[in-house]
Amino acid sequence: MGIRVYNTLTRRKEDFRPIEPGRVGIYVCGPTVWDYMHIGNARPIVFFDVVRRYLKYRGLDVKYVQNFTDVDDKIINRARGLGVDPMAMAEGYIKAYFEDAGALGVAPADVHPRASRHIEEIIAFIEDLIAKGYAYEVGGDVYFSAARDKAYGQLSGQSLEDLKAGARVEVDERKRAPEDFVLWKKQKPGEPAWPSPWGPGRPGWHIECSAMVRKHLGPTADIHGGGSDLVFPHHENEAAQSRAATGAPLANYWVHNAFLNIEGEKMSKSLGNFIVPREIMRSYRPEALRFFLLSAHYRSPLNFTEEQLKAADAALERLDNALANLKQWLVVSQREAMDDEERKLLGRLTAHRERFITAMDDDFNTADAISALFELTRDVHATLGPQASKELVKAVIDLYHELGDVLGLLRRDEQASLDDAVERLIAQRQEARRRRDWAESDRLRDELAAKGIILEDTPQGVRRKRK
RNA sequence: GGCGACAUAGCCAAGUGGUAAGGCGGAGGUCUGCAAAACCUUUACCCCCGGUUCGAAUCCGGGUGUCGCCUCCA
Repeated sequence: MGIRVYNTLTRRKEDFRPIEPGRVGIYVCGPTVWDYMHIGNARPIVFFDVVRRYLKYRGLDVKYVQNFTDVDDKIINRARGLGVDPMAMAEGYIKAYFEDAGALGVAPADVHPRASRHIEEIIAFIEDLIAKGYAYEVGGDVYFSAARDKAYGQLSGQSLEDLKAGARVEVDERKRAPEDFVLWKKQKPGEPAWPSPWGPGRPGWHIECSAMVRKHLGPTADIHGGGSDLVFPHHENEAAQSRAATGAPLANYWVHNAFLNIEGEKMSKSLGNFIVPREIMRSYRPEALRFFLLSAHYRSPLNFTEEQLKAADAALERLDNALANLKQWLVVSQREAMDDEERKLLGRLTAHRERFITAMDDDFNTADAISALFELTRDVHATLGPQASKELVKAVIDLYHELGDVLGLLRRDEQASLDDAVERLIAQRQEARRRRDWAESDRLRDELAAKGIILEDTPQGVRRKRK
């Protein structure tokens, strides 16, 4: 059994076979940098980060590309409203993106191409399309003839006729057909622009991805991902362009995540119900948000509520506690080598790992994979204690880290060293406890709690953790 | 109107033919100076109606309901 991936194109789970054995090229549509990322944006960012981690974990050599759309109507309009330079504003939000993504445990992609830095490739791509008869220029704009592409509509499962029937598109007189879409936009006054064979202008939205995939991954990416709202028109159009230009499919596997809603409603600026991770992370650990985002399968809609975020935080804490317990046992244990009973658990560790892998192999079922971590946790607590052998405890800790790393959870940031004042309070409390002065002991514990330090008394000594 | 999802406990969520994983929350218990952590026990007529099958949460048909996309959108 290998990895299986649901392919939007075929609407089926398929065996995952990279073009080149052992190597995978992934392209994910990244943010249009016109504002801070909201938690809806965070879902694909976190999910595809896990896809990447998992494929690496399974021994594949992954090249992960995620673009920034930094030339776009929304950016230009916003910047104009604020009276700032659009490119500078985009730059600022790219910086903010890395802060937010980093906090969520998302590693930078191998390449983060930007539209503004691929103008040359984009122009070449458009020229190619014109030369092949798929695109036409009208007064400084260039359009793609959708009808020229026989497979147009394949990805979104809609025929050109269907699309026309439901069309709510404003008719643009310059287009030859309503379903045509723009590849190059003629400059309007005050807009950023680059010289081109058709005069100054800027790339349309869809073309950048086609050009970047070709440049960074070759004609065909193994996986092309993004939110399900991108299926049409964005990915449909990308696919059409690339087919036309290269004769090859843009991607073999199209992977789309479902939406994240807030309190049962779609998030949108007009409803005013969008939430930004940096706001959430003021009151919750970033890891709790990450856990929440992975707690449902990526193709299921996910409803964000504070209650669920709390539940995610509590669930994650259980895993954290398990790890903390293990680390403490490792310190206090007097025994190195495993006994026979422990060897049985060691065998079960393999089963737990396999359960995790089976879940992830099946179309990246993170929810099921997480449950494997909880089953591991229960097994460990039921079997081991402070008297466990160091050898086994180490093996268990390693497994937590191994599987946690795949999900980007259970990060091993060791406890920040506490300052002297805190250490003194802890020592004072220990002294009070020795005197059986419970009032003073509890007072000191409350005082520390107020500073965000939680103490737990265990038979092996006091343990501290940060709230 | 066209295309497509989804409906499993108080909440969330796996499970695609052999009579229901996991988490949060709740209840009871063990341990502990108290607390915490941990452990044990407990908490499901799988939206409705038909059909296929020895057997259906799972497949098929029909309802009902919720949602997404149909050229800004992760």
